[in-house]
Amino acid sequence: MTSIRERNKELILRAASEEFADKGFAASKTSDIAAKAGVPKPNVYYYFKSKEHLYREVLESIIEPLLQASAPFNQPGNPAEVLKAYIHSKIRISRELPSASKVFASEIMHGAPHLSAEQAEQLNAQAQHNIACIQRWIEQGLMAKVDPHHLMFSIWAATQTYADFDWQIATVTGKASLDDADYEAATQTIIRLVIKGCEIVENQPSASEQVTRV
Amino acid sequence: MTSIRERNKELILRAASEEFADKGFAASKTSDIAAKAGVPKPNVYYYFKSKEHLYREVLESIIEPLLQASAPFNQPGNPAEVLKAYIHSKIRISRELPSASKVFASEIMHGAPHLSAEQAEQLNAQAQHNIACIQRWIEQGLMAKVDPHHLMFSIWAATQTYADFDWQIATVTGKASLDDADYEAATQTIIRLVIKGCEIVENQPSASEQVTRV
DNA sequence: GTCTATAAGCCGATAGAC
DNA sequence: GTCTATCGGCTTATAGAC
Repeated sequence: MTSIRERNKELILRAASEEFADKGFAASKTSDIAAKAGVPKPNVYYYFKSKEHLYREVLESIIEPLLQASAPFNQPGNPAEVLKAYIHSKIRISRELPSASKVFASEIMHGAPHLSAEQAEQLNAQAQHNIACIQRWIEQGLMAKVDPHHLMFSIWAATQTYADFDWQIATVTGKASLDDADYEAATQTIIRLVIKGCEIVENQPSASEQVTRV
Repeated sequence: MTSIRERNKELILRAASEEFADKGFAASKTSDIAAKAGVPKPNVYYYFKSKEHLYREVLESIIEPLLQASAPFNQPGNPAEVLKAYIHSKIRISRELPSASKVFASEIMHGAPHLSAEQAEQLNAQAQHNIACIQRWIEQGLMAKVDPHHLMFSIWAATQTYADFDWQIATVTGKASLDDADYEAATQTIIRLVIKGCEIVENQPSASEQVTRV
């Protein structure tokens, strides 16, 4: 059931997401968020305790998708499969949740002052897991010795940039917004840099099968 | 000669740079900038017309270094040499001008509302030049067919991330700040992804010499 | 649950003494 | 050129009628 309450909260969250992404937390006005959501300003405060609480909910909305993007690392798979699926997921998030992505990026850029310790820990734990996974591939000889930390930083940056720096992308490509083919080209470019850069041989058996053969 | 005027302007600019990088334009208070610079607040207004003028000067201070980083593309050189030098320069900027880099990133993220048309055009023209240069290398068979736009986006993102998302880098690596060896590892990782990802053969003659041989 | 009308406080900017 | 003291506007947040 979609109550009025849920519908209004959703409208306000969506408007807030765009507004915070556009202007940043401090420069965003609750009156503008209310206007964009099509509700009077006091209603924003009726549904959300404060501007900061509203911001926190927007921020929280992106944590789950970000953790989900690492799913390929949590299943057995060979490096090529896992990394390709991961890059796909990250690009998809940049495309489908651009506002929340920007809010997250801005939050991190300013030292994550609103991120709860628990959220930071969840994200960090997943990052450590992914890095350990890459380290294992290197030890198993499935890829070249590429620093796993810096590899992850490059993948994050290269995929996030399509949400965070969309203005730059639009200016340089001369396109107001990217289409399916552009996102596919972006994905394939990043995949290529990673796969060839790490000298990963494709169509190998998955890591778990690999282990049984050792 | 270093007049008191120049010294004070410099102190205020440095403080403003850090403050804007830390909190963003809207959340930064001129009183905090004054305090950080060690001058009374009205002096900030004596040297700079307004908070916005101060911000514009900080922003301007990073434009020249950013354009300079593309110098390798403006001289003859083969792909490996040019791209390596470029990545080196970009990482160096992230390391040596982290605050101004963040201010620039934040500005771009919010659609570059304070960037003058002239500045935007300068940066875009240089980007177009670099992309055309890469396109020529592809046509000359010096590197694989990798979409030049997306290649540039990946290089920008991967190098900028060390300034913009330093909190994330610090959290994941567990180091408060990176040392020489870390920056060297970062640079080499990005260079590797680019050189091998684009299948660039090293130690080839430079592009200009290449032309004479055709 | 909804909205008008207003309070409260913060911050950019400056007047004016030194 | 420097700084104290203060103004004025803007924005968050709420009281209270409907």
